[in-house]
Amino acid sequence: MAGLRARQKADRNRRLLDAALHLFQTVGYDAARIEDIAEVAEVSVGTFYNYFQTKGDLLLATVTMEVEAVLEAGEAIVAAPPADVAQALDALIGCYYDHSLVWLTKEMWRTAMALAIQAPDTPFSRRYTELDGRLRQQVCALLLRLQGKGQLRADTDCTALGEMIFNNLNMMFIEFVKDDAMTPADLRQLVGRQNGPLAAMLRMG
Amino acid sequence: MAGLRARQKADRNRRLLDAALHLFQTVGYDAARIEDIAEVAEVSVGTFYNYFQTKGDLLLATVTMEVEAVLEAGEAIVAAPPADVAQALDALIGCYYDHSLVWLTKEMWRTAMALAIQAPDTPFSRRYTELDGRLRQQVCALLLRLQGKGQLRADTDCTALGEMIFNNLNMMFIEFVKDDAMTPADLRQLVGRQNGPLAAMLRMG
DNA sequence: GAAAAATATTGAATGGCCTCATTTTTGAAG
DNA sequence: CTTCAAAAATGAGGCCATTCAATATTTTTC
Repeated sequence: MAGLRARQKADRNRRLLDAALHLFQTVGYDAARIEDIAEVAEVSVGTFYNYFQTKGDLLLATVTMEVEAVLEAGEAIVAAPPADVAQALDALIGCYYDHSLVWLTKEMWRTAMALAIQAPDTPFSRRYTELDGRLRQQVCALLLRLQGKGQLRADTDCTALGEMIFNNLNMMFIEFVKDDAMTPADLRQLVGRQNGPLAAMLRMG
Repeated sequence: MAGLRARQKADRNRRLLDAALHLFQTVGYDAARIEDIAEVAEVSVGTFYNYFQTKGDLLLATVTMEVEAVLEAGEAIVAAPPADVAQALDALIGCYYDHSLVWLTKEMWRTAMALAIQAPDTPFSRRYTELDGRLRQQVCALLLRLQGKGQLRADTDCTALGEMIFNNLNMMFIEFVKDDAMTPADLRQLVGRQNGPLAAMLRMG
């Protein structure tokens, strides 16, 4: 039988996630009421809260998917980065930015970020922060890789500069999701300009 | 007569702000209900909304005060910075961090940041973003000043690096307000470590 | 297979931000 | 001092995320 209860549970979970993602993308996060999501998923409001602690937790699944995908794409670049520092950073960062709106809308990103900041003692926030940390480490890993290949001054503190580069790209990403008119290409160019001078100093010779 | 109406208006406005700040600081932003604030200010809930558009707008007044104070203190440092790049940055950043909890609690900061991100098309967000921009410019101004005094390589792109340094200190400030256990001194030290390697590269000779 | 226990579902009720139709107060004009 | 229009105050009501006591379904036990 494989457990009727377990099957129903998995099924409802999926229906809720599908309904939520669909509504978030079409009518928007704020406009999608729990009641609507529950109705599309053919479940009661109360049942929704047996599956998720808060409305925001529905975002978490999508954010996680998006960031995991981005991290995986980033791995490929860290493994075989362009030789030039500026180009390597641009490749990694561009990969982050270009993948950022596959599943999430800007409104969803804004909500997720706001939740992560506003309620730090929350599973949501802890998970979001953890994903952020993995991205930060990936940037540091890229610098270390370049250093290992002799494309970056040996005396560079890759952790310090990696953190700074990551925090900068992350803050610029916040500006990006705050501005509906800004495209990923715009963002990439702005950050490229900021990284340029630093990359120049980091290069060998 | 000087206008009874105008006097009453100013008076109620002040009472509302005082009541809100007091409650935010004592019971917390979330726990302070509009009804409570209105009651302390001896005003009805409806009247509150004649004076402020949202609960969050009560934060804006305090955030503005805090940031304006910080900007002024920062001016003094930009005007007469320590000779060493690292020390100059540490002085300015320390000034920001040390002043940051005079009027606002970490919870209030978190709420303000969350609101600024979540609803960018809001007077609140626009104002918050503008204050951020002025801080960013001040960091850039410090670099330019140091460069003018010959304490920083002439070929440095002060805008690019200033933005990056600011975005880093701002993101670290977000981590700070997310973590109740972190002190301003902790934060200052962490950012000092991040800035150190960069400062070393920026120094003359 | 019936009864009991465990596990889930349900939707009406709660709490808190914000709105708005109504009432009250102020100030100007006659 | 009335009268009246403009400006402001009021609080009941709407909305929506979340909770919880009652009900229903699945699983286990005998």
